[in-house]
Amino acid sequence: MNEKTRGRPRQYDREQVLASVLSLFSEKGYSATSLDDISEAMNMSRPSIYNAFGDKESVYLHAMDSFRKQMRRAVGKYLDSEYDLETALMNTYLSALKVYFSSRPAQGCFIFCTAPAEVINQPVIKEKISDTLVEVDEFFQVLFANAQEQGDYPKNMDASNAGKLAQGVLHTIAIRARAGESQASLKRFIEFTVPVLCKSGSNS
Amino acid sequence: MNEKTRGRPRQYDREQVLASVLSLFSEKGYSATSLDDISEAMNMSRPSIYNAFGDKESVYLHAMDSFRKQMRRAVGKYLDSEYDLETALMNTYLSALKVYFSSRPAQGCFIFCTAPAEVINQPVIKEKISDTLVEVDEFFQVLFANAQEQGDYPKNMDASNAGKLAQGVLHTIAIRARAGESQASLKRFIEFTVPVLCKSGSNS
DNA sequence: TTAATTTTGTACCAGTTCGTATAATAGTAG
DNA sequence: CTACTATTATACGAACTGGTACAAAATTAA
Repeated sequence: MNEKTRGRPRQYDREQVLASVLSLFSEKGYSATSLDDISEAMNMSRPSIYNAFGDKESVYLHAMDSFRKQMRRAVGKYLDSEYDLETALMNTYLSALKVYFSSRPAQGCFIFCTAPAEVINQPVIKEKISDTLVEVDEFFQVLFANAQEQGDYPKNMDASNAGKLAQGVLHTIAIRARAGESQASLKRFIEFTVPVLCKSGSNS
Repeated sequence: MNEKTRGRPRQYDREQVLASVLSLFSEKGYSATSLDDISEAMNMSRPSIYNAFGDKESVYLHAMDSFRKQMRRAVGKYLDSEYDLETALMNTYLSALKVYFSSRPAQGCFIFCTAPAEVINQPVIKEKISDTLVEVDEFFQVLFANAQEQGDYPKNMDASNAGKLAQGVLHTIAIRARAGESQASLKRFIEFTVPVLCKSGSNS
């Protein structure tokens, strides 16, 4: 990790500056953030940024990746089948809420709240947000499929669409958090919602 | 409406230019849209725009209002209690899909896909998106409350949170449409989802 | 030492940004 | 016809935009 390489040593820590710029993009969105803002937040000169991460769009894409990693670290464990469906869903949403409210004012989900605006004219961002949707859909689908195997969720239900609906809950709490709804209100919302998702169709 | 007033008559139609700028903002988002873009789309000179709608943020707020009107026209009728819950929800989502896919590529919901990015540094936009969330929540809440009165939805369920979940479905199809998911796929999704929303809790 | 390599800092560029000052235009009121 | 009023067109400006050329700095390899 700390191998000596030739040339002047870098003065920045990659993870750290990515966290800084992620926080900045999360606040202002892609288009409203200038390279001067970025340079100041990363504490790196403009040419250094280009050398390290490429142009502005590329920096944003790196920030998206960084955020996805953060979310995977936060909720990946709920894929383990030691959690029943209801617990896994509940814990996933609570973890998301924690991230969405981690700064003041709450900024919701970096990806779902700031990236969609750029999608039409930035094909690469569109690609990555689409990729994110697929990954999260699959995450939730696995939860439902596991529950089906263990008899906790009806087998006649479509685990794929159930997963999509579960991600939809994530989208709405992301937007609502950013728009100013309180964490307490959103917690009550997911306490209502999780049972609905879990027991749906049991009498169909 | 067509009263003669003093002064040079305006050359633009208010509704029409608002529709134009709405379409433009929907494509590029707020920050990525320049006043030159706006001027060209509205076919109005810059000073005329300022005189008619105020500064850029104010134009955007007018576009938000215009979009909300459009949506009210599209789904307001489903508040009539002649529709049962399942029909009202289904028709509402189908109407939304029609709007979200009305241009190529699909742009999803103008408000929920482009406004959240601006929320943190534009208090007025935050206010209006919050106001929109409340209005739509109330719309759906009325659907569930009506169904409760008619015995179509369990009275022990919280119509308010049910309404929020129903709006959540709107948020996720808005984002997914903009990210490139097909209309057919999203139609299958709501066909799965509507029954889940309607019969939830019936065995609790 | 000297050369090679990588990162950093300064300075700059042409193009664009939002907003406005000023004057011309096209109508009504008297 | 003359005043008055509202809208439109031209043009400008100061600040900012994303991106890069160039040279200085800091390290390793020989």
